[in-house]
Amino acid sequence: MAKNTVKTRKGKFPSIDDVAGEAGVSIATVSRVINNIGSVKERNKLKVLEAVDKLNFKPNISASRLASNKVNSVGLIMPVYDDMFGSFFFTELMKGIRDVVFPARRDLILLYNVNEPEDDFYRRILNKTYIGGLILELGALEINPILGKSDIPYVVVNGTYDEPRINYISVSNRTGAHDAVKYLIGMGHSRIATIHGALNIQSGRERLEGYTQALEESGIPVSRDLILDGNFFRKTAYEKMTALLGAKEPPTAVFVASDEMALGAIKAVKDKGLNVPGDISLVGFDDNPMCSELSPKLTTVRQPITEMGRLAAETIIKLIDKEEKPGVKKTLATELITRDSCRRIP
Amino acid sequence: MAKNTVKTRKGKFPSIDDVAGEAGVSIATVSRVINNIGSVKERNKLKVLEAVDKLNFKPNISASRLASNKVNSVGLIMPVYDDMFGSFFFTELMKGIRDVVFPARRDLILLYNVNEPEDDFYRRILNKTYIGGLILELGALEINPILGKSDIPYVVVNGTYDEPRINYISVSNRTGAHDAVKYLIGMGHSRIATIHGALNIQSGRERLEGYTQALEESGIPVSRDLILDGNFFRKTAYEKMTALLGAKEPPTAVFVASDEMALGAIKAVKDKGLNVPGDISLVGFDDNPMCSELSPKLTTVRQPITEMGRLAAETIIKLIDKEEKPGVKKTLATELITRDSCRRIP
DNA sequence: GTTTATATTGTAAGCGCTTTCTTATACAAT
DNA sequence: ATTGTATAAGAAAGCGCTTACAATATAAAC
Repeated sequence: MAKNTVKTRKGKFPSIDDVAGEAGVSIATVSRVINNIGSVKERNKLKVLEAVDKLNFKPNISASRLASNKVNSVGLIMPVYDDMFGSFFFTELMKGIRDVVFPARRDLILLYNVNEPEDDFYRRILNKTYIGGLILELGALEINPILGKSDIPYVVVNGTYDEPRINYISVSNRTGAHDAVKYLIGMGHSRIATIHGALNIQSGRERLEGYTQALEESGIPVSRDLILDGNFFRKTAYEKMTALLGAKEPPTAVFVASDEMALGAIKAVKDKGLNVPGDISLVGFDDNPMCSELSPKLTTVRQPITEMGRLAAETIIKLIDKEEKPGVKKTLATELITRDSCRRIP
Repeated sequence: MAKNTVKTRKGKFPSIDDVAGEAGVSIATVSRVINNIGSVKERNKLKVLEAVDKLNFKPNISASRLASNKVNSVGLIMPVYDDMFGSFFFTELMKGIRDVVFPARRDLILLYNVNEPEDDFYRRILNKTYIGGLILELGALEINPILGKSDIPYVVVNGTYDEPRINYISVSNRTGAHDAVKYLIGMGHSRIATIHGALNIQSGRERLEGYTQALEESGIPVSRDLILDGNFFRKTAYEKMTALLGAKEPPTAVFVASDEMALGAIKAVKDKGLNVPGDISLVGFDDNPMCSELSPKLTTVRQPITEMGRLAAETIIKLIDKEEKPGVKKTLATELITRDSCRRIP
């Protein structure tokens, strides 16, 4: 144990030994104070805290992890998005995550899979002894089975799963789409088309379901001709919309499954010399900030991405700390934001 | 040392001992093979590699760090941006960083300062024994002096510094702005205004300098009335532009120091019943993807954000590995992207 | 004042790895 | 053969922390 002096080993940070020496207690006591576990007399606790302060001691996390075999860092796995929505979604999600993770003094480790076979990637991640739990955004990917073989908890964002032990935080895509279409119906529309998202992505499927469900509920026949096969890309939406407008009996309204696609759709309308909402009403999905910059301002379904990030972070931390049992399943409500891209039909 | 068997301690990952047992060598040899240092006979190297493979061994990084006192993770510090440009800049930068960091098998640790006094934040970061180097994006902040007291290398992104040991990767804001204004001059404009960015941010100052410099070079007097005090916010740009258009002698062109602000400026023009580029020509800065969605499409100065991220990552890794000496200073070229928001004056 | 239960400390054994120091082996030069 | 010089491998000492476990001090109960 170090002598009772401020001097520490040359060129190094002070260690728990130095603090123990300074405070005149054992390193075990110091550890107890730092981690706030076990019982330590008030007097000693103060002495330790003073010593910590005086030496500006910070525990060596590698040592702590090695000794305790516990970790609390949060890993974040996301697909490599390169489009505009991706960057919007990513930053919004990050806002929520960071506002929980950093105040809780956890580390956030970004884990992108850049060109590595998926299995290898997951094996490598899971063997990182310093990751306590994972937040996953999968996009079109499935949950890799390797995840299940590990003890490391994970929570999936933006997807729902039936398996009882899987944790997820999602958004009511179906209800959101349903509300959007119901709104159009309420405005007097009955010939309502949809440009749906990629159907290999859950949100894409669910938004399409919401669309059909809303029509069926209102007794409006679902027409194949009005269901356009989109993939969340603006370009595709532009093409589909152009085709749709050239059809013999174009719709009076379109529910577009993402704002990114709505951008393409609006452009298609304008390029045809037509007008939104005069000739055609449009509802998007996401509430990308650019929507309120468009003219007309886009009516859209807001999804609480930041809130989803926040909840995902809170959940994974509780799971890491074993304060919550696996099987956390939450679906957040969307909200229809009505702006200027829809008109009432007499 | 473990017996020569596949069995490992219950519920744990295999350790270097297990590999040594399996391969019939000492743990020192295993360590040498894993880290590819020292000399090991080919035969033994193979045996170790086989054992590693068979047991699916992954080294415990905490233990490795504790023992070696070396780290290779990259920390990324960014201010908390909440606006649209922030999210664009952040994701673009991240693309570059991730494409270097992950293939190099480093970890990327996100370090946001959420409500912590700056000094405390940096002290905490620097004491994290598992961070080898930092990439910093400072926005309006200065380099915290605490950084200099540590041995941990760092590279600043999006800012330039004279001090010889500071590493940075930046962008030629001055030249970019200069080119933009020269372009306007070349189109026949001489009454050219600017809405500049926040002057407590380096890029804001430099772009303003580029503007004045270009005018001076062309013998056009710099008029106080044509320099409008912006702050990178769209709203401010809208107000300044509105005021400018109401002036007795409005300019024929405006260099707006960011696309985000250009959005506000365009709106101001439209709201006045005027037209871009008919009544007023506009050049932005950044090449935010939304610029090509606007009508008219915005002429702007593209800055290579992704490239900056890539270089920053490459630099910090070399600095961590001591393959490069401190004092790396790079400034990347911008590029004028001419689109439809400027008209030629006869 | 004992005895017993409880709160408080300290001791010491690791956690899984790196690395120095020794020792053993191999090969070339004499 | 003998010596010298690399090379190759192992033993063992930590790295800085956590955490049984043992030891001691204190408080409560009789």
